[in-house]
Amino acid sequence: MRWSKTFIPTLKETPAEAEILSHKLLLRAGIVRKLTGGLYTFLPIGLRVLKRIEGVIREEMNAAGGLEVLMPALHPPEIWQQSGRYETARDVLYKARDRANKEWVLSPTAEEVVTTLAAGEISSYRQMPLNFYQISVKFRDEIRPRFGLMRAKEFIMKDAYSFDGSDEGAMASYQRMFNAYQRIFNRCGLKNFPVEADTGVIGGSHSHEFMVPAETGENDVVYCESGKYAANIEKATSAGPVNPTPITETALAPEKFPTPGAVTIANLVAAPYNVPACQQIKTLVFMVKSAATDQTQPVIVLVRGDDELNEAKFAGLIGTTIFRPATAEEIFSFLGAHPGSLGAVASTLAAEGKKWTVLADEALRGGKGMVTGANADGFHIRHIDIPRDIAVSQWGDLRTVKAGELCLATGKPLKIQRAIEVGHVFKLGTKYSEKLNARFLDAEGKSKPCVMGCYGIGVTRTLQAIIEQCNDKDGIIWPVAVAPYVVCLTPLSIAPGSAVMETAEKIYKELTEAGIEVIIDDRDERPGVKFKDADLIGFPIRVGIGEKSLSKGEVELKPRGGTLQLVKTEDAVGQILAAIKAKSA
RNA sequence: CGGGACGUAGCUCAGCCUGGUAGAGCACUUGGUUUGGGACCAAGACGUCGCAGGUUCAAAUCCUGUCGUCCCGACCA
Repeated sequence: MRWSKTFIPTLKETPAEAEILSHKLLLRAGIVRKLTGGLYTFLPIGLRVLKRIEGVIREEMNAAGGLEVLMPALHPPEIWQQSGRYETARDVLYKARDRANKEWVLSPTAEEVVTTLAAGEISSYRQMPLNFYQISVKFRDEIRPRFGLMRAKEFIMKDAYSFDGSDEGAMASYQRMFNAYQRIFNRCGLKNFPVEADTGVIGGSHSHEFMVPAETGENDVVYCESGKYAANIEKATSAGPVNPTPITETALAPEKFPTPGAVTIANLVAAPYNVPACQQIKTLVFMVKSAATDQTQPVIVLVRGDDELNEAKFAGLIGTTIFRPATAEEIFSFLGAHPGSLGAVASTLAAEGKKWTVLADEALRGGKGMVTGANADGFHIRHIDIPRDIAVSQWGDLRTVKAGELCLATGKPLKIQRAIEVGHVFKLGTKYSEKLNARFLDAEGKSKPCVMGCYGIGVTRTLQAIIEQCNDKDGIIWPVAVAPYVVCLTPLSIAPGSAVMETAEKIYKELTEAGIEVIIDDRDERPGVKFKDADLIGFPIRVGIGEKSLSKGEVELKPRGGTLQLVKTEDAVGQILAAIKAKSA
């Protein structure tokens, strides 16, 4: 490609819209331009990178037995109603209406469509395993698009779906995808690691997210330095809080005491109360919609004062994601007190004359001498003996792990790292196949639902994650595998027929014939401009051809981020190919 | 959805507080000089100051509303 014939609008200054480095570089290097919040146009350079990432994904997916298909982006809402996600995923669904005023759903993912396909096509165990995948645009009504391509309303996703006749088969399919994902992200030049992920209401232990460590990520990953444990914080467990919950027998009866104006954990930690946070019980109230009865019921959740409720774990325990925090008004009508003075002590709850569902975190088990709200504004209760005074309906792991707590596998302190989620593999089981009737006959002639798995890669997000990880002060440093062009030739004068230009053209021709993607900077620009642009865009290899070195029969080979090397003109192509090979390793 | 900040030339921003002829740098056009890490000189072109109301003799500037962008939060009492 000739630079003068393509379109690479680099920017010297950073547009005000970008906050994080990768987003700034996306714009400065002429990779994307924003149409509006969360929607971007890929310019020629950006599209080339995107296609190369897709190429890596295709190769590995095909090698792992994936079959590429292309499913509609417009879905009939009926299949979403059938799976139940018309309700549960309601918030992220974009909807459109046709001229007959019929509603359509814009695809945020395709379990419903692919399962409908399977329902019609798969009838025998002999047809499986099957793994369909596609690379296509997805739509999600994100609550807040941000960071350029990281969280957008529209993005490109590779989504794959496996169908097996047995659990063992499904696990093998899962493992094949897991392995393929490791190869894909490694080939993209990304430092990445799989972590155990929350499986939400579907349950089961088989879900991993592929994370790219980055401070700008939106996920917290809990990990053990031994490498034996890593999990999304939504799922992570530990040996428990560093400081234990008090369990000393006091034998004192619960005692209500005035705490005017004290409505936070911190208020009670402070003088004159001086109650350590680990000795307090935090009382939360949620409105939960029961799947069985369709009724919305309040649920009381207890965690230790210095702990945070983990919503994903809570959802897992109650078996639904349809819940919300109760409003202050609701809470007052239920408990007769405002947030900040709530408690689940049996005697004060009984006074309200209702039967309550009380979920409590394991860290509270056995706690004695605890303090919590009295369900009366301005009062708390002390000397609480949890086994004696609180009627817990169900215990569970509800707290969020903190850095420094001990790893259950190794006993070493856990660490927490921010990360970008670029891929997710998930064993679905039969949730969708049952609801959408994807059944087959097994070897005994028995009808069974297909056992499914789903596997996603955020392609556009991966592109930005690579930039976030591969850069220096001068710009992007593309890994060879995904670079828009692998070699940038920089003739320092472009006079037709000049030795400089002739040499550049010759190298250009030979590299192109060798199958290398080359761009030649044939713009009538000063050398500084060409160097800066090449560095900013991040071509892996730059070759400078100027009169100075050419007079000595040499050209300059400069790997991006490496050191400049003079090579004989006649050896140039061979040296460039060797440099590419070295960089690809 | 709540809070905050910001909307002035293609881009980065000043001007607004204290109302009175619309500004700079970069980019762009033309000419000249330059030519190995984002050149210099000269001349030019480019704006309904986000939009709509209001106050005023007069609004980029003050007030109200609205739209957009970005940031933080959206249970953690």
